[in-house]
Amino acid sequence: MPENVIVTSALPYANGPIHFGHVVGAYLPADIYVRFRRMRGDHVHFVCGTDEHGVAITLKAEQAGKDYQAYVDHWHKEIRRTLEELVGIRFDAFSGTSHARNPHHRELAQRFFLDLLHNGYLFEKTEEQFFSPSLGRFLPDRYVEGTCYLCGFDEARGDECPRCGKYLDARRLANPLCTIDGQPPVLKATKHWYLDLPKLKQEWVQGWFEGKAADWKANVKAFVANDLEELRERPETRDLPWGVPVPLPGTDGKVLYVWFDAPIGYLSISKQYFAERGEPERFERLWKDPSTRLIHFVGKDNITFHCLIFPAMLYGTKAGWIVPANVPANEFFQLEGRKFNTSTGWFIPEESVRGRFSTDALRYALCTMMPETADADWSWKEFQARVNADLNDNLGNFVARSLRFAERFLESELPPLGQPAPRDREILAAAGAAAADMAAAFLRFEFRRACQRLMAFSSECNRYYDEMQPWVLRKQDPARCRQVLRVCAELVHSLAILAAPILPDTAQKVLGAFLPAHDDAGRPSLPPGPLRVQPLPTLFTKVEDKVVEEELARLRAVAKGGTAAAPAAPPARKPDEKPATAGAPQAAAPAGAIAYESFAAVELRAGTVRAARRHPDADKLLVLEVGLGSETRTIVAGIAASYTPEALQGHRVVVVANLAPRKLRGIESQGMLLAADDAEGKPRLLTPGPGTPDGAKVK
RNA sequence: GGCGGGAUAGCUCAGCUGGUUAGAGCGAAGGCUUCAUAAGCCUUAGGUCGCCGGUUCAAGUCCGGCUCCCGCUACCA
Repeated sequence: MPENVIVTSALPYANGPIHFGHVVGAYLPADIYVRFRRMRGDHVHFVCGTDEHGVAITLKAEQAGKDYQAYVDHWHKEIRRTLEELVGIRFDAFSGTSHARNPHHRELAQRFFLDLLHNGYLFEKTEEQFFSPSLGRFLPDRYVEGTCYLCGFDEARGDECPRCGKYLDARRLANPLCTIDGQPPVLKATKHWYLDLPKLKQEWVQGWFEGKAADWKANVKAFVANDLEELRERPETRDLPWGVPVPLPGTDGKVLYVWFDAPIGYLSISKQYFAERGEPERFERLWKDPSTRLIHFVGKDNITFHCLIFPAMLYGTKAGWIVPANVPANEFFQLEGRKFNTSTGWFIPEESVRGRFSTDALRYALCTMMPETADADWSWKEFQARVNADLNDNLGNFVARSLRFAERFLESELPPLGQPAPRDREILAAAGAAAADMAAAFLRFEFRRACQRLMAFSSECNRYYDEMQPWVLRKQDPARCRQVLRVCAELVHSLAILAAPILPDTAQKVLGAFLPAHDDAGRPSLPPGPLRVQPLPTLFTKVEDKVVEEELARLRAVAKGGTAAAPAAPPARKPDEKPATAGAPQAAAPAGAIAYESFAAVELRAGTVRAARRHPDADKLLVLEVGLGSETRTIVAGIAASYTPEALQGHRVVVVANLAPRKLRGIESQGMLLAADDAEGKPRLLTPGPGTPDGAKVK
């Protein structure tokens, strides 16, 4: 019986490009799943769009000198284009959360807020919060430092004391300073609304999760069970100029927290979709029907949110919204063993792919590398192997040899299936078995397994062909030869159908080889009558060694800190990176130039590391004795990830010599070293040229 | 340091609730074949299942300890 299924992919944050890591985590599996479900006859509604609120976007937009809407419009377009063109993702509804793009979003998010409020799951609390007069913003606790009122540690952060490990009340810190500009903040009252997650957990979330999660992926369950332990109340509003206004009187300047409104985007985008189609009633009918299966495809970092908080919100409205049936989250995806990083160039630029490889080749390779149960990564060698050996040699070649043979030797005419021989029946049954196995794999979100099964079946087809030896039959038993090729046509058709969710374009092409034409992609077999076939242009081409070499060379250059071609794109916010809370730090940073005096105030000097040791109480820190000619400074530097103490002996460095001393994890640092991050995000020290004596001023 | 995840054939990985000779694909080697995109098919490859100990008639598969790797996070900006 057909099911109603709503499939969502995590809403990409509209402040940067998306890369293969995102694609393989949330978009490709969703798209494959959707296509598979459709072929099965289910009614699928595939929803996505851009997440367009939050502090990070306001900051980026300000830096770019654009207004917020223009900024998110740009990325909205860009992201959609990438997903659709590069990897062939076909959403039903793709919109966004900004009011201009989606007029339904604001109202629906506000309705959620009010429902939760009326049902007692949101409560307001007015608290004094640190406010920076110089920045004109409220400061999140973690951006305030002061003396711990519990242990006296003088560098306690507002949220937690690093020395005694206790959670702190920022307002009780002695001598608070803003860590952004070093100015003392003032306390100012502000009112916010908190989601009562402990209450929701006790009342419903825990029971729901524990009872219903039997068939969820193991990696997801482990993650959620852990997070369930520490569900706390969360403020769901912010003081910001960009977002969904809090729908209550006297709340000017307050908006809903981006994490609150973003997932509601799934609903509002769907609502917009149906409204624009002139069927507005279908929206609630679908989202409130208990038999609808809601499935969220997300990355590992979104698990807690989609498995606990958002379901809690849906439940808490008591409005009858369905809650997710499954959240088949993927783990992280890396590139040749390292994290994708758009700002350092450690990613795959579109030029490396566009026009070079088909979307199907990319889809297939990504699918076989999908981080379903553990972190995985993109490897160019692996990509080449998958495309060449699987798609080209195995699947593509079976299709080609079958169709070409029919054309060359059988005038493209094939008889009705008639009475298949035992071996024919066997291989035709194998197609059914493959279909069943692949369906089971898809339904369990085992996409890699589905790929493997597809190729296994393709191998079976090749084996059948070799056993039958049509090139021999052609001369000895022409009738049997035609029959065998008729079976092969059947197999080619089966391959196309089976591959369709993963390789939609290829499937389409292959189906075009059969006459009379039939476009029912879900059809399990060809019409039984006589058949005309026509050969196809080459389905796949091999990935040359040269291409792999080029790409690897490019990455090697990036790794060395070279200036390999990398579009100057702002880094995408990682999905788990919480949009900074009200009044984010970088807000202060003016976008433009500084006066020369500002630079001149910094005293930079050449120096040499005389001694180095590990910081006793921090993993990333080294404690250095740096000679500056006339004096030796103790400098604590966060470079342990890149350098061992031994390697630093005698290393030349550039030191900020007039930086106010500061205690770092208990040791006073009398200066700072200059360094630049490499492709892995690890710091690399700057070195003065030869002949510059210690103490020489850098200008 | 805290939290989480890994460690199985050269490579990428499967191995659920413990049970005959530990599997697949790729790569490699040898052979067969010529319809096909120098594609296909067959055979082979003998890996202390990270290390140590324990539970058990029986352990990659459960328990404890250890080592290494990865991600998030803290100290670093």
